[in-house]
Amino acid sequence: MVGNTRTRSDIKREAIIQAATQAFQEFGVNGTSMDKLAELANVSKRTVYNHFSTKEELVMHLVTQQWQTAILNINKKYDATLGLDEQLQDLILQDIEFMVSESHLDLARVAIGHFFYEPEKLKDEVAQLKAQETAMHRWLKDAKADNKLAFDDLERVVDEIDSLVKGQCFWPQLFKIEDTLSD
Amino acid sequence: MVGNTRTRSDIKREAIIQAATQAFQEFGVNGTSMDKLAELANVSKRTVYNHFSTKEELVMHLVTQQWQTAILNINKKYDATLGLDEQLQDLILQDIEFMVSESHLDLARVAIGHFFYEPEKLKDEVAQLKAQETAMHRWLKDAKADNKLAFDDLERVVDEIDSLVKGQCFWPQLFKIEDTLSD
DNA sequence: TGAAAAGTAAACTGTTCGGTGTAAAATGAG
DNA sequence: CTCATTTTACACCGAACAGTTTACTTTTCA
Repeated sequence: MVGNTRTRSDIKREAIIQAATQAFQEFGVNGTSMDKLAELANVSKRTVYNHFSTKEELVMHLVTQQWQTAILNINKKYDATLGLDEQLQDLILQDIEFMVSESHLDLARVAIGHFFYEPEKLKDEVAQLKAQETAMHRWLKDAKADNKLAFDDLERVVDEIDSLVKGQCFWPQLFKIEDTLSD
Repeated sequence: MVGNTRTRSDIKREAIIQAATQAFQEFGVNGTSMDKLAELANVSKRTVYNHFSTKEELVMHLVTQQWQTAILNINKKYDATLGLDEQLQDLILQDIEFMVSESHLDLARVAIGHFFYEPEKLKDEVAQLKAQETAMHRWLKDAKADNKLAFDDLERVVDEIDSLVKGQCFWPQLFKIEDTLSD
């Protein structure tokens, strides 16, 4: 069995969400009219409005929903028995992989494109994103507790690593200035 | 005499550009209708279209024009008689000051907001922006030639410094997540 | 001074788009 | 089978907006 979705209503809802996700990523929120969206979802426009009373509501649903599921990706724990370099490299690599994944970039593009002139809402969303980045926090803290690393300001170290990663792997990709990576 | 602008035509043109700059920064390109713009400029809508036959043309004019004038800002040269640290700090500080200036941020916001779903055009513009960043290039090259600094890959060093600066001073400001700075 | 160039106000065109109303048809639970 | 819920098709509304047309006035400059 592929679809666990029960009622017809749920199936339609799923189709709407799926189509919206794809369309928003491809054309942007403003570039996707509700008529177009309904057509892509093989659903009547009225049905879209039965599930989401407003375009804004649909957008917010998508962004928060995807954000949350995406967050469950990074997990490495500090391990006193392994080499520092190796572990850090692993951690950063995982970070990069997540950062650079199409789904993350697509999502980020949708969110940023949509919230560009609504900084208040964006701020709230970013607060949630920050929660995901604490894998690095935890690792650094554990390594310091283990007396294998020394630094004063945890936040700053995290921010600096983050800047290096994002500067190379996130922002340029976000704007499609450069393509994929290897390294 | 305040205005050196000669003909009435030039005055009107100036008013249009001035109003557009401000309005685009404040409301975004999509948030600024040509009617609104004309009113802000105290100019008839038709006059706007006499000077810029299309909204797109006006946007492009603004972006490229401001970009070019903004580029003339960073100038420090390497000086063998001064301390390395001090010079580098100066250079980076100047970089930051430029990066963080309201005019640069406003411009970047307009450009990115406008080009968000037209990566091709954005790419072209970014190429021009890159030209501005060579002050750091030159300084590093001169310092290396003077045997005061050692590194293999110039591009990478520049990129890393750039990432650190932008990660702290540019991207967060761009999205108005954080406010001004001091340090 | 007089004709060309530029500006103006206002109505208008054409289109896109978010959202609604409605009546008929499909679906599903009891 | 039946009744309530959903879906559908489609017409419609109203607003926004890029760009045009027109009829008229002002500025420029030769």
